[in-house]
Amino acid sequence: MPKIIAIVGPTASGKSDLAVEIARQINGEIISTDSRQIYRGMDIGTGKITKREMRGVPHHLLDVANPKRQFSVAQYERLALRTIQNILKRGKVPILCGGTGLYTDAIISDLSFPTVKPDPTLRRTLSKLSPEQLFEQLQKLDPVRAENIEKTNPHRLIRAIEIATELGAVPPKANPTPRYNALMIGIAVSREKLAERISLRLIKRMRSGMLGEIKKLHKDGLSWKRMEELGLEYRFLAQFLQKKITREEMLRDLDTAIRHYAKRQMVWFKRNKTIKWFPLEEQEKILKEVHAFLKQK
RNA sequence: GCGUAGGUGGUGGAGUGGUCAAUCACAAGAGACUGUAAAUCUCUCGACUUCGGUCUUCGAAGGUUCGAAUCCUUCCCUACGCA
Repeated sequence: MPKIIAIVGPTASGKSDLAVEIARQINGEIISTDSRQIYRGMDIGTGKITKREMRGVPHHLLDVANPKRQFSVAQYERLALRTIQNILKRGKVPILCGGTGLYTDAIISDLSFPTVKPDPTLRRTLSKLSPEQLFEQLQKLDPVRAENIEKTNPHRLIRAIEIATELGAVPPKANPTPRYNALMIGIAVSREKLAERISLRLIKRMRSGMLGEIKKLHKDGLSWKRMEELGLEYRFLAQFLQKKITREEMLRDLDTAIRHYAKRQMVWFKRNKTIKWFPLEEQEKILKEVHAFLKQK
């Protein structure tokens, strides 16, 4: 199995810079595992790395999608696998870096997502229904899946109905099969420290024209509704620009929303016992770990 | 100083004589997740607990009542209005 390195951690933990440093030392190329940085035009709000910050290291899967259209894990998986093949062919080391746990996992292991494509029309129709109604529908279509799905989660219910409509039933969850020999490195930051970094970063982003970025996206045709769907900075700044909330509310609520997000990320990562955690300051140790990993047979 | 409206859990804010440890929202904490994942969803959340319960609360002190967060009196505090 080819070797691959993954840098994970909550938002604002300092992954990007570390990944660049590692890439420079081991002749690597970076693949972003971030579900929002794939979109063009979403730069400041996603904290997308700049050309200058890349320091010559190739970065992949940034700006590969139009934010107007919904992107999916499966699309991401396809693009990423192809990219990794190419990097390996060039004799370089692929380094995954990003905060979307599901995306990272979908590369490292084959999660075998059901092959049913999203059906926008069906989704639009279903989105008008209440969770109870959705659940009833699913029960009729696929009683087995209905048995252990969250009755109150509209997204999941809709997807399950989508799959069941096409396949007759939702296939049982397959065991993930690894595709790569992966070294997973997590950046550990204390809760307090992370909260501080998040707040400072938010102020910085506001100062560097994040509102302008959102205005431009909207001017270029990205609907407020879609913007709010995109979450965090895009959601709250869009609400502010529509005058749904005040500036103070925006700043305060966004700050806590980002912290909540970081918490959810950590819940996801903590499940994965193969991740090796290091404080950001211990770069030397991390690099040692990486070199040792690459030397292994 | 006078008038008015208030003082309930970490916060906002219900409750206005009995079934109130206190609807609800937020914050906080713990989780779920298989083609929307920065999304979506769940649980806990006064104190103590052998997890079945136990105990103490509604600015303070008195009082009325079988019974008060809810009614009365005084005091303290806050907001607005008048001085």
